[in-house]
Amino acid sequence: MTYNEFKKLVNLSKEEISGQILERNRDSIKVKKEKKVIDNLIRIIDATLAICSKKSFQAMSIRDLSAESGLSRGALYSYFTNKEELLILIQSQGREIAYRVLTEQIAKGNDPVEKLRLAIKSHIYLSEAMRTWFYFTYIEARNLPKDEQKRAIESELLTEKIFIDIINEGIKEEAFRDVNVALAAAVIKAMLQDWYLKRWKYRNRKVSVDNYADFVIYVAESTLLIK
Amino acid sequence: MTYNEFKKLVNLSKEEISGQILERNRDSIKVKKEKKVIDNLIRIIDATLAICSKKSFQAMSIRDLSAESGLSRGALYSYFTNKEELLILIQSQGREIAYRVLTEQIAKGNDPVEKLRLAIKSHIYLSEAMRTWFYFTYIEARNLPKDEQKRAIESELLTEKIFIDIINEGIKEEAFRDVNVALAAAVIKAMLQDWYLKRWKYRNRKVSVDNYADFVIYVAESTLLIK
DNA sequence: CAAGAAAAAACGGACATCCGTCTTTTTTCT
DNA sequence: AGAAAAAAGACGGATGTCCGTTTTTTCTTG
Repeated sequence: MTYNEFKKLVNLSKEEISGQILERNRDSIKVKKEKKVIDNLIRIIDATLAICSKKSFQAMSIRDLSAESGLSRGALYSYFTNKEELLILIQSQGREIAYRVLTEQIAKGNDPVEKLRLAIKSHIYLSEAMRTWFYFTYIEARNLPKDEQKRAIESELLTEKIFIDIINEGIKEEAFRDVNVALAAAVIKAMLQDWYLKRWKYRNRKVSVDNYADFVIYVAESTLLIK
Repeated sequence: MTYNEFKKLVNLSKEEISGQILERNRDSIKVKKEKKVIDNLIRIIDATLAICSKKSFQAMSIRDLSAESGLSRGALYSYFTNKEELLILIQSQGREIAYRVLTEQIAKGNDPVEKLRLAIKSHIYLSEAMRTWFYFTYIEARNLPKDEQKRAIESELLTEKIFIDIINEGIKEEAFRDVNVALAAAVIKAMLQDWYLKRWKYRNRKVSVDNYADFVIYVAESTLLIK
């Protein structure tokens, strides 16, 4: 699987994502026409992610968001009840999509070696397709209120659990060496995250997403496969 | 080398660090008595790092800092000209220490394999000894003004260059496989950073700093050493 | 050593500005 | 025309910074 194949495979239209947000937040969204809501949610989220790739969410004012999205401050407050809820809304939706796509993809693998490759590729490709979203989710997690922060941590551990399970399975089937599983999963995750956290670096060096994914797989397999 | 040995080896007293800050910023510090400056710089930096481990630098108000440090708002402004300069001050000093300690340690290695181990251990041990400092430097880098941001990026690339050089040397001496050097250095760096970015995770799992360093070395050597 | 003067450092009120949010008014769409 | 949506404006509160004043420390002089 290459990145282009992945993109065709996984449909991640903005309309669909905003539709899901509407479903989950009907109560707090005051505008009734569904088409309007979806259009404006897209504008709001696009604007938020664009601004927050340059400065922090805290530093982004509602006035900034108004200017970037083209909606007035008053109008914005028809789509979320307060600024913090906007943060939570984007974060929780981001986590939801990531987990869903990841589990869907890995289910296609037949053995641990194939599953590990699929998991690595899916994660990197997904973070590439939703670059700004992933960056935002990671970098702004610490500004969430306590209970949402807890959910973010659970989500991080859940993703890691996927790798832990694959590696354990591989050890049981004697395809992988008997390494410290939790640590192996943790460092693989660290490598995956580097792709969207240090995007500027890889762009400058002209490292393609396929190059990067292949290299992470190489490192993981060098560490895990029976010699 | 273990973490405890490293800590004894590298003297990182707060007084020394604050003394260096004073040297580099004499112009903007209005207080004259050296002892006073050093004492209060320690209080200010400790307070800043403590607050910013819980919320962002932006979210920390000068009033917060005043309460935590025990200095009045007016007094604080005798040690920096504005809030942004305080951020720059801590960041640039953090980078300076990190680079100095790292290069000092690696110079002790005799061959690429030994140097690589030393570089990995030094980096992880240093980030452990200066945990809050490293976290702050990483997480708040994006809130720096443009020109300081550039310096932070240069510093990141400089650290990575250390690993690139070691790996290149290893390949030339036929101790390492002929891998993509830049990518190998990048993913090693990603693993190193995970130690201080996800400190809570490793603490919960009771992974010691020595455990972690050994595992990263294991991954790096599995990837690089000739089979 | 003591005591008063001078210098240094710390304090904290004041101010302009900006921000999130709420309310009221205007515009748009059916 | 009437309901829905957007825009505009107002408001209270918080923030960074300045600066006149007070407190602490250091120096000087007997």
